[in-house]
Amino acid sequence: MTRTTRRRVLPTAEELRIWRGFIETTEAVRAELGARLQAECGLSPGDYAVLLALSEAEGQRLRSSQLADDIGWERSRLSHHLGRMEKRGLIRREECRTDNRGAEVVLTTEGAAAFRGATVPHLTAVRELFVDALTPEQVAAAGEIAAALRAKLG
Amino acid sequence: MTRTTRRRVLPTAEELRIWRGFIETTEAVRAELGARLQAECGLSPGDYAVLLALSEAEGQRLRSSQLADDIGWERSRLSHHLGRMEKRGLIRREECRTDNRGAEVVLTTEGAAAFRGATVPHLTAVRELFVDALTPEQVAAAGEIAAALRAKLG
DNA sequence: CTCCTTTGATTGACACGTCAATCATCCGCC
DNA sequence: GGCGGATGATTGACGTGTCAATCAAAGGAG
Repeated sequence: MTRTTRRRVLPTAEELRIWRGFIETTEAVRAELGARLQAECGLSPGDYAVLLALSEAEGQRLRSSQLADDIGWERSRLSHHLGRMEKRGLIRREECRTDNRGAEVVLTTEGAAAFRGATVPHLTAVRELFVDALTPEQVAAAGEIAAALRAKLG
Repeated sequence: MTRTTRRRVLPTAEELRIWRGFIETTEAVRAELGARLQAECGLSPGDYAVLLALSEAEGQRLRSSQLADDIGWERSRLSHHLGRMEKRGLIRREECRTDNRGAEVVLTTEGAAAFRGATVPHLTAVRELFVDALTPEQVAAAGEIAAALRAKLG
């Protein structure tokens, strides 16, 4: 009775084992991917996300808040990160003509070059560490698991 | 020809979509779990890991480097974290008798209480956000996917 | 016993993330 | 026109993570 009652609330030891392995492994994969990007291209995952969004934008420029939406970041996080990227010359900030409060983030030549140099290595690493590590069925299952977890998160 | 050649190296658009969803979702689950732990118990995931290891240790105390091994952290990371935890009274550092270089990390009464208060809410959240979000088959598949990814990481 | 390397742990500098506060501009409304 | 609340963005404080440098004690080789 105690056992069945507890099972409604707490995971079993086996479920917990799987959970730990799952969450630690996905974290390790993310870390490895980030480390390779950093080592091979000198970019952090955050840099990559920003550069990707800017590369795909009209005129390689975006309003700061639009950029934050595109990559799903809080504005203050983006602001801090842009400060660091600007120091390194990857992006530039310009005043917005149509809204004096606004800022436009512009991809610099350097930033565009850095992104171009990073994309193939990065996608190759994704293929190696994720796609090639799994069977096609497992890749599909991973997609469904993610969808189910997302649904629960709401 | 170009297409088939590229496919050996780069993920397809569909694979990339699944990858992004997968990695972003696991990150979101981790974040949600951490946020709940923080909100309900005032502990970060790092605090929880440290307190768990100390709780399970003989005499609720561990050598610093042993603790780092147990939870898989670098020593400098642990040292910084212990400094913050010590300020909050969750742990205490004592000199080691058998090795004058060494430090022993001791669980305080407060730390033990905080951990006791956190474990059920935390495990409940794991059950809700992971175990209950998935079918039993998906839980098993998650375990296999994690194992396959781990194998590729080496 | 005295070097000299290894080991245990801490520190400082910096990148990254969140939260709350700030500040200027914009815009609806009177 | 001007007031007052929304909006765009930045800032500061602090927790967290990595890397390289530091430093004392331990321990083996001569």
